[in-house]
Amino acid sequence: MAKRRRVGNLLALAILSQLSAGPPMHPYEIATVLKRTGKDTDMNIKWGSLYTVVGNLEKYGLIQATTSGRAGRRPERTVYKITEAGRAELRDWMRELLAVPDPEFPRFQAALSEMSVVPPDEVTALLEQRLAALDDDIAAQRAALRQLTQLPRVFLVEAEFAVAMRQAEADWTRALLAEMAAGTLSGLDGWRAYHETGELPPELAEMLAEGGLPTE
Amino acid sequence: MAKRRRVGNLLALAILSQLSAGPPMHPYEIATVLKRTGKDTDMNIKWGSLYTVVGNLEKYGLIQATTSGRAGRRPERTVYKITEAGRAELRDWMRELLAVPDPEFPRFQAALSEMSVVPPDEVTALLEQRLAALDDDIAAQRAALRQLTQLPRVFLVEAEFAVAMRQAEADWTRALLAEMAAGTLSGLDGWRAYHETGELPPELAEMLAEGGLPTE
DNA sequence: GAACGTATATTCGTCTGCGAGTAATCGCGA
DNA sequence: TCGCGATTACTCGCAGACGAATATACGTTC
Repeated sequence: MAKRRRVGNLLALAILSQLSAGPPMHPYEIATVLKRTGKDTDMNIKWGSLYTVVGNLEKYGLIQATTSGRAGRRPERTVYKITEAGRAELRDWMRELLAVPDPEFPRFQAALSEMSVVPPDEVTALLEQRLAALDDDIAAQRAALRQLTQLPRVFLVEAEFAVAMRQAEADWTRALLAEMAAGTLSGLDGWRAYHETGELPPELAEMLAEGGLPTE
Repeated sequence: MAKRRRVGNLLALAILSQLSAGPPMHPYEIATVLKRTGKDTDMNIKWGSLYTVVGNLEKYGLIQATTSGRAGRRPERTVYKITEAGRAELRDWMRELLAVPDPEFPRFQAALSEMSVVPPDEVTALLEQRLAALDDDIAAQRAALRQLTQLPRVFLVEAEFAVAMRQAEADWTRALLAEMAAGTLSGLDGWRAYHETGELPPELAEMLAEGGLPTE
């Protein structure tokens, strides 16, 4: 379903989008604009990939070098504009990204799935740290959003989304901690015993041997 | 803060964890166990990386080849066990993953931040598709979880987390759609006008020129 | 006008991720 | 017992990501 993109790096999406909405630019200028408009906080951009990605976009005909001039005494710069193929790719890519939920694998989820290698009381302490950091983070993001109330919210949805997801993560973590504290999380005793004795209680070992959550 | 890992691929975490809790194994066997216990649904494992990652783990002394024997008529297999350094790395890595919230950049967030290149009514349609897919997904995951109620929940937290995050995403999307339908999302008119006339309303253009959400 | 820090603009080399391919063995059916 | 598809187990080569380095111009201060 999700077709393989010729250029899959999301930096390419930002570049196409910028060149689609604005005038032709040279790579460094694009980078500057993306930084100024804060796009780099939404997509983990590695600027080291800039010229590789631009090169690939050109290779596949999604952008095109126009003039290669110099301004002032500066070294030569290649200015790119988007092509028709590029616009088509941008449209198609955006449709896919918006309409098709992608399986995400947050690193925290991986950590949770290996959680039992750490003793439960230590996990509690670590999760409390995480929770504090999350709360700080959320407060900071909320404060930043409040600074921007003069901007139309259409341009803030991605930031609002980020906060909402953080908040959901914090809420879930808090609930987990509560269950661990209250002892309502089944299997906790076996987990603790395993770390105290080095041995897994036999009925647990058996269950795990057959294992398997065949989700999705 | 988050130190660079010698072996950063999360597949390495799963391997270390498996070798830490169980007996020495050869790579393919590890892969089989990880699949059976469903770890591969928690961390986007690419099996093509298996031998590369195992090789790297060995290179840095986190695991160690023990016997290199053959069973039956099968070709030779190298069996690995975890080293002390490997255990230390596993512990340290787990602590970091649990305690430090990592900045995640879901692709959907990137899409939202470029949303305005697509006309608003189309975005609405696309988001409705996404929402339907999300709801199906959630229902399927919930059903899968219900099949596993005999398992201690300690081994299901990662799946519960995944559902919770999906649910949060769905809720947020639903709320956004409602705001777009009700017209309470500021900037929507300018967005629509832009796609109808090809021109950005001047007051919007101005705002964007100075741009910048300097979040985090 | 010398010196120094900063912004501009790009190149390079390494490393690793990963898909596709390979080859041997197993097991099942006819 | 002869295929033949599935499973087991692993190899390889390439593309591309990215960190670090480079180089030049510009502005500012003394």
